[in-house]
Amino acid sequence: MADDFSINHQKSTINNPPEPAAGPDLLSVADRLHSTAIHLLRRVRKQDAATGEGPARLSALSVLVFGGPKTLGELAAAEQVKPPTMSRIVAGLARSRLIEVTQDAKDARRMHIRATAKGTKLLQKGRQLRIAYLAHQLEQLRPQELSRLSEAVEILAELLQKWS
Amino acid sequence: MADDFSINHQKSTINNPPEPAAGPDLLSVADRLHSTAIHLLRRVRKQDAATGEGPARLSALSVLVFGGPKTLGELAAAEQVKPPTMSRIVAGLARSRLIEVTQDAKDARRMHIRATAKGTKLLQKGRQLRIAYLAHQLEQLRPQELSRLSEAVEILAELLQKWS
DNA sequence: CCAAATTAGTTAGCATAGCTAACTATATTC
DNA sequence: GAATATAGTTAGCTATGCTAACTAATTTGG
Repeated sequence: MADDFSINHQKSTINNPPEPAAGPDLLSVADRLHSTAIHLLRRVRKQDAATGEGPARLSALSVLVFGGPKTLGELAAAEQVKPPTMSRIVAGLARSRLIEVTQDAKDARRMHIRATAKGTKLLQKGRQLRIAYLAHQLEQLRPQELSRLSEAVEILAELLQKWS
Repeated sequence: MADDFSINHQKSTINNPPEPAAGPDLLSVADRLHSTAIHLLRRVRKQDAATGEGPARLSALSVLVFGGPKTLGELAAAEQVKPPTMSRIVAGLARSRLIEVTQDAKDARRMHIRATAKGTKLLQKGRQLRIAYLAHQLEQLRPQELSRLSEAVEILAELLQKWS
């Protein structure tokens, strides 16, 4: 979050379809997809602020809540962040009593990090806010549109899992 | 993100459909949509780093390139950021010669900010990298899936425009 | 069995990005 | 012309990301 990303404020005019009538071309779908994802998250983002924790912390906490206890290195890998960054995020979460850190019995270098009840509760609260907001906006869609959107999200989610 | 957001690492188990057989329920679509958007952008994000400018700068530059010259206040509003934040972003872009700042002839308080040729070129380069990456990944979809995804993205983009 | 290499995490220090509060300078209003 | 409003900046805080250099613990290999 600080994260944000560059935006394309138009439909793709550069890179036009090489084959005109062969359905949507890859490049413009990619372009629109990117732009749309950015704008979607920008809206949703503000709901998360209500939890009082920053986005990186909420995200790490979420990994712990839904994925179970992890070592610092595992958490860093899951969040695609370097260890020093995760070290600080973990310190912040621990200070707020949202996680609990214990030593590994076998390997004194390792730490086990788990969400506390307080952490789980906070995360759920944030999720409720965010999802409620999104769901409220989606209410404006016609049933058929919602159905199509749902289908597409699943297609995309499945595709994402296949990427490295 | 620095940016980033909390993730839901499961399908919606809380808030199950109130009406079982009436198509996808709002809450789980909202949940999956959010999670998918996050993961999508996490992947794409790294491509942008190749430009050498941070995400906030690229995004502001993009507004200038595609939306034409703006005052600082307009830029801040477009980016949903406070003026002091935009002030620093503009300073950074100007230092890299990606934008050009001139005074308003009528009102000495105002500034006009426009992208330079260098700025436009940099942005296009970043866009090429990012979109090429995405498009490459989308190639793995079957034509029908791509078509559905495209449709859904347009539905969503239209919906987003209606939000405040 | 001990020295070297590897692994886990931390510390220090840098840059970006967000904010609020307080400021300067210019325009507008009364 | 004095009070007010508007446009941006400055100062200072927090959070997030990084790399480089460090400590401590474990593993490996001779």
